[in-house]
Amino acid sequence: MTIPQRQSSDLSLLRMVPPLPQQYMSPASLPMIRPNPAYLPPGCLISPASINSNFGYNILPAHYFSQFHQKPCPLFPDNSSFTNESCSNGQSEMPFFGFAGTVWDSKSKKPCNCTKSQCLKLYCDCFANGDICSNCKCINCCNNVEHETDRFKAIKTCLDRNPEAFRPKIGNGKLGEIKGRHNKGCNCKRSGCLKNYCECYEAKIMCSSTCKCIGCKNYEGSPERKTVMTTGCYDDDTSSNLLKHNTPKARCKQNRCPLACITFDVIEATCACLLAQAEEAEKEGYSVYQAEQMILEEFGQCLTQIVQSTLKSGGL
DNA sequence: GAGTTTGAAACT
DNA sequence: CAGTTTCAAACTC
Repeated sequence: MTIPQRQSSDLSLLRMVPPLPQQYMSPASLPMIRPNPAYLPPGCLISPASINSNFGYNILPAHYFSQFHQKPCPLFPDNSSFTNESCSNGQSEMPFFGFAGTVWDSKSKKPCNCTKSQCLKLYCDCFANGDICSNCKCINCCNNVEHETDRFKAIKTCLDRNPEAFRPKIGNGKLGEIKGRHNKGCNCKRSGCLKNYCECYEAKIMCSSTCKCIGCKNYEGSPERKTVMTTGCYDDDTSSNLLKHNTPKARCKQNRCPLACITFDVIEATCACLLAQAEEAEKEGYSVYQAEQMILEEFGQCLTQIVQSTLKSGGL
């Protein structure tokens, strides 16, 4: 498939968006570089990457800020430095993360029972969801207003380890994510992905090619899944488990699933072809109907090429 | 409600 | 980065 060169156009639907920055570090010798808030993922805000420095930023889920600040604070003070005055409401010694005593909506949250993590690790659902503990049964909890410093450090540690740590696990429409799909994929081995141990199953979605699970039964057309959906129970007969190698990827190949050959590159190339057709139609001044026809024909050709190239490579 | 199983997160 | 340990939720009895 040849990818046509994009021409300038005012077609706005298929505009490419710049990659989303996750963390910005600027060396002391360089001028401060501000992340452009316009490129942030939806619902995310920017914070300084270090408590005691002005250098670098982290992106945090907005709900952290909603907890920390009753009043919205400006992302960047005019002088580019993060001062207590600039953001806190006077209750915090932290430049950006002072709790504002937000009242927790206890109805929407399941209480945790953490005993050893102090609710400051991702083991804790409250912490992982960006919530403070309230009405929980946890022991030695530090995920609260009284321990805001520890909490901030814990958040930063998590973000240092994984900048995506507080992103929703299920794709929510971010560029490159697929809605209703676990972004990281599960790693289940014994549950058949049909128990709540499985993050995919718990989220009521099917496992995908990103999962590394073994013996997966959480896929479209799975008889076990149908049974679970109708009866609500899953009888795991491990002795007759003939699907030890039933991973989503392997199944994809066995079932000749189109996902096996439709990679992101293929999708990108297809979109480029369709876009070129749209631009051509626009340039020639064709009607909407004619443009649609051209695009559909192009799409058909793309599909044909995908199938042919996959057949050649033995993928199907 | 105590004990077991499970898989994600954290650690080495 | 793979293997191991820790952890808390899900599950079973």
